[in-house]
Amino acid sequence: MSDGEGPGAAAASGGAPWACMLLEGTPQERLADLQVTLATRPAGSDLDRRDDRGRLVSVILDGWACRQVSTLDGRRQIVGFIIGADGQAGTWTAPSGEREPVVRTLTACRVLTLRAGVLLALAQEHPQIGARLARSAQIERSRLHASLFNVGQRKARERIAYLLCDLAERASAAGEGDGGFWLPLKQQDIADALGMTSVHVNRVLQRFRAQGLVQIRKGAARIADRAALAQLCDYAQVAFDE
Amino acid sequence: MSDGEGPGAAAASGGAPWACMLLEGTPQERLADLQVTLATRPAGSDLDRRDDRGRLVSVILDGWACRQVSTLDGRRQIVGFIIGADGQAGTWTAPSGEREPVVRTLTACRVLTLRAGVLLALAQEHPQIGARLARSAQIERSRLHASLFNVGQRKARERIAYLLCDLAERASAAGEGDGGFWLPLKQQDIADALGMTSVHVNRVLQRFRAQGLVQIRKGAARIADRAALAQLCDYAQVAFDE
DNA sequence: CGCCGATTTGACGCGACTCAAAAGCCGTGG
DNA sequence: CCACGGCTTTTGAGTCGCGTCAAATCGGCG
Repeated sequence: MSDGEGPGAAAASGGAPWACMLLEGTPQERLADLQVTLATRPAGSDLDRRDDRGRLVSVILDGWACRQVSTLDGRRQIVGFIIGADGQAGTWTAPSGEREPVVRTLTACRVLTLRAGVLLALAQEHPQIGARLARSAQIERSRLHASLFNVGQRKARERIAYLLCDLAERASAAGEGDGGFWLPLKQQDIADALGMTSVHVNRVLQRFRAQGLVQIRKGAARIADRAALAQLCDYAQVAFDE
Repeated sequence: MSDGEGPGAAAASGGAPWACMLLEGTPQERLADLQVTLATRPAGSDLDRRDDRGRLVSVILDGWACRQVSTLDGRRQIVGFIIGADGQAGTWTAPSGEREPVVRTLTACRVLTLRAGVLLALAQEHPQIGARLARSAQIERSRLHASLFNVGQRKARERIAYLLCDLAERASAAGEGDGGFWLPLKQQDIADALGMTSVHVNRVLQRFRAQGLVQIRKGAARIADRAALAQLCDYAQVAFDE
C-alpha cells in the first residue's frame, strides 16, 4: 500500500508469514506445550482477543479478514484488510487498556492463536520473529496513513480505484500472477472501508465495469486496465514526503 | 482519543514526556557526545527525518505540530496532531524504505533531535524509555483508528465536535485546567485533518458558536458546553469492541 | 420451490464542495 | 499614523456528489 515497489517486492517481503518461521523453527511438542492453537474459523466470526487466561494474539494463515470499529447504531469502519499469508497478525496486542478494533473473518480462515506472553518470549528467542513483528507494525501504520488519506482526500471513484489497486497488489502477491485475483469482499465491506454507501459503491463499480477497467464477479476480480485505474487515483504517486 | 478515561488519566499517562526521562537520566556530557540537539523551530517548518549521517528522530518538547501526507496537486491530509509535552515523538522512524508522513510544526516548537541509532541504544539501556516508545506507538495507532472512523463514518458537524473534544482533552491535560485551552489551528488545518473544506469548517464552527457550544478566538478555545459537544459525536462512546 | 442475503436500479433531497468576493487582522514601511 | 500587501476568516449563491428510501432482481441453498 505504501511501498510502491510492485508485486515482486511485496512477494519477497511479505509473502512468507513469520508464523511459518515460528511453526517450522519450533518442535511440535514445544508448540503444544506453549498452547499454540490452530483452528479454522468460519466467515463472519470475530477473533477472540483474550480468554480466561489472558491476552491472545492471532495470526491469519489463509483467508481474508478485516479489522473493524463499529458502533451500536450500526456504523462500521473497516480500518484494514488482512490477507492470509501476507505476514500480518491479528490482534498484535496493546499493553494497557486501549480499546482495539475487532478482527473479523471475511472468509473461512485458518488461524493460529497463541498467548501474548508466549509470543513475546518467542520474539526474544528468535530475533527474526521480533523483527517481523516490528515490520508488520510499521506496514500497518503506513497503511493506516494511506487509508486516512484515501478516505479524507479522495472522492468515491478514486477511493475505490485506490483500494482495488492496493488489494490487487497484495492479493496477487500472495496468489496467482495473472491480472486476476481472489476478492471475497461484499460491496458493503468496500463501503465500510471507504466511508461510503454500498449503493454508491455499486454504482461506481458498475461504471468501472462499463468502462472496461475491472471485472468483478462472485468473489473474484480482475484488473483489466491497470494503468487507467492507477492513473485514476494516482496510485503509488502519493508524495509521502513533503 | 481512544482511552476514554478522562483528562485525569491522560495527564497521568502521557503528561510527562519520556524525553524528560532521557534528559534527566543522562549526564550532560554524554548527551553532547550522543549528538542530541535541542533547537527551536518556527511555525510552518518541516522536521528533518535524516541528515547526511542517517536517520533522525525528533521529539516535540512544546508547541504544536502535525503529521501530514500531501500530494503535488495541493491535497493535504493531516494524520495526527502532536501536542508538545504529551510524550509523542516526531518521526519514530521506519526501518525500511517506507514512506512516512512529514512532521510539520504548527507553532514555534522546541524540538529535540537525536539519531535513530542512538535512541535505539538508549532504549535498551533504559527499559523505561523503550516501554514509553512502545506505548507511544500504541496510542498513535489507536488515534489513527479513531481518526479513520471519524472521517469515514461521521458527518461534518460530528467530526469537528469529536476533534474538539479530543484536542481539548489532550491540550488541557498538558496545560490549564479550566475549560479553556490553547488551540493554535487554522480552520484550514482542521479541514485537512477531517477531510473537508475550510469553508465548511467555518460554517460549522459558526453554528457551534451560535449554539453556545464553544468559543474560539485567535488561537485559544474554550469548550462551553462539553456535554452537548460530546453527545453530538458520541465522544468516548465508540464501541471499539464489536 | 421458497427463503434470504447481495446486488441493482430509480427517484429525490440534502450536505458539502466550488467559485468568488468581501471583510477582518496583522506586520511593514512610507 | 495611515496606507499597503498578505493571511485568515466570513458570507453568498449555485451546483453536484453522494446519501437516503424503497422496491426489484438475482442468485445460492435447504
